[in-house]
Amino acid sequence: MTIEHKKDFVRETIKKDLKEGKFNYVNTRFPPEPNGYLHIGHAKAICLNFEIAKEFNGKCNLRFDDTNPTKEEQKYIDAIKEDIKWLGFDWEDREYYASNYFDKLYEYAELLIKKGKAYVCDLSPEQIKQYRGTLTEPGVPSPYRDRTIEENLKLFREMKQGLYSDGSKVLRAKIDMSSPNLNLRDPVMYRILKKSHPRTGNKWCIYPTYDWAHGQSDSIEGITHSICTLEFEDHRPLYDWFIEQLGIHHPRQIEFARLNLTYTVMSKRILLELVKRKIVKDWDDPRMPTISGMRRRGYTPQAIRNFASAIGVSKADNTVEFEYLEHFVREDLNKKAPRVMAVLNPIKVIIDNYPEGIVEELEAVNNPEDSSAGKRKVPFSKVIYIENDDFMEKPMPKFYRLTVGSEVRLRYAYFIKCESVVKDKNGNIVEIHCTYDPQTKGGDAPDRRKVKSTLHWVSAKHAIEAEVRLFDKLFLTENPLKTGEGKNFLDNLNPDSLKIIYNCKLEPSLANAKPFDIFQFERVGYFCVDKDSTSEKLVFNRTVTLKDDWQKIKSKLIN
RNA sequence: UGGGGAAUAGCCAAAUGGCAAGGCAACGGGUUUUGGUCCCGUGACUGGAGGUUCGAAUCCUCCUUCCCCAGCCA
Repeated sequence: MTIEHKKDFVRETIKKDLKEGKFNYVNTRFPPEPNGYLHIGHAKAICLNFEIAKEFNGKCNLRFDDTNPTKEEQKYIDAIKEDIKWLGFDWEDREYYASNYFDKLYEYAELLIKKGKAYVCDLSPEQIKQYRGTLTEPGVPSPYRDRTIEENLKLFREMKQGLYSDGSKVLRAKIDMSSPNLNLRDPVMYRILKKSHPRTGNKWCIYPTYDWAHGQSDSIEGITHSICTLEFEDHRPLYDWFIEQLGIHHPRQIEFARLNLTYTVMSKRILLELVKRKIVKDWDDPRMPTISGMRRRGYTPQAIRNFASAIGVSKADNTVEFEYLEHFVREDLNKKAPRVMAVLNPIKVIIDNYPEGIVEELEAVNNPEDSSAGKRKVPFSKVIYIENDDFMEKPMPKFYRLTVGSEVRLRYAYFIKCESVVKDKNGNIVEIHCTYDPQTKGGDAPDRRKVKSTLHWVSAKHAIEAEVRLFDKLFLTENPLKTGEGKNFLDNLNPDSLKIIYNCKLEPSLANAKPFDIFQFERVGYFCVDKDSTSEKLVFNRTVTLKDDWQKIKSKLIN
């Protein structure tokens, strides 16, 4: 069997390693820090790591990088696991934690001390910063740099025992204070943090830094390819140094460019801030670029995976258009979502020549893209609702929906012709009066006359009501982080990112819709049932609109 | 003005010295009981300047621009 590999520099590198015998198996890993929810950028990394493992007949581990108990929480661990599973990936029994390796890491640290390659430093954080030098000036060695091995060992053990206060001492690697690579200027390996850890409780009061823990964790797990983002490229010499000093398994690190999306922020820090400031309801607010937000919004795992695959992977900084993601959402939903009729902004239509008290059950196709989806009946009667936008008293050019004197088709029902409108005392249209042609039942005219458009509708008597939440971009600008002097991303928020409409009229077949069910509201968009929805009060989220040429034509006419 | 990366169409991205893939967007047209879907068509001399070569996006030289690094964050 030949495996067809996608061509990108990561896969090419792995293929080469296998061919040259650098490794004879592939083991990747996805290493999230449980300090927030996963977002679409993580999805890119998840897809990359799990799919590569699969393609090369290898494994992908899940490992939580839980080295900083001041920021990490169990609830994030739970959410991360749920999101990865939902995306469709399986780490089987390989659920690991950097904290699993705390003993081993401690042992390694003592080993480095004994080799004279690490020392306990009493400098304050501010002093360490000063001694480090700058981008253009070399650093200055710490006065504690030449402590004896015995003293270092004693001090480090005392740190572990809790004899010193937070911040008073650290363990540092002894590398090169004048290295042009700042990461090699005696980086901190351990800090004192008298803080309980979600997994190790109060066992430790010293915690390894990411730079110290990460590479060794990969090594311990026998990872062959440590795929990470570009900003770690200049940490690689440090990771190599640790591994070489320790003489342990040496994974190959491959760096790729992280995903940026227009109109969205991908920083967990800022996402947390949006949650804390209650700008969004929570991490799973459908406007959030989080995986859980997208799930709640109605995006499918397949759409996200197709997107991740389509954007590819490279080392060039990139900002993908948000519309590209939406394209894959529509593409997947077009195949899967049952069609229904729902009127978001209803206006009443009375069919004057239709008999009072009669109800017809008309046949409607559930999904023209999927014949196995079958058909259903939709009730029709004298009074119906249509979309407010589908009527114009003074039609603009190219408007070929309903207007006084025009004839349109009601989907699956009849041709109707508008005769007149009734207005209230403020001049607002409250009723549209039409006549129908009984010959056109089902939507075709026996005389083959054509009609310029087809409208969706809901029988007034049979309509069920729902709340519908219309989401729009959270930010107004393509790069929300790019702001003028004295401003920040909050100034770029879209005040209209959520519009709620309450009296939408839905066809009765929707009465039993359950949370996360997805539908296409014909001619409007894709919608899914929100988790707030109950049988008494249905709540829908707009996942994404349908592509809308009429909007384009309209905006061109206006400009 | 230290170190590490990156430059191919509006966006993403192929190409591995041999006539510059593909997707999205945009634009034009066809089909259509969703102004949806679907189908057809339209766009590049590869950041710049030199050089090597029969031949360069690919190799060499110089230049320009952008991104990352001075946490006891990851």
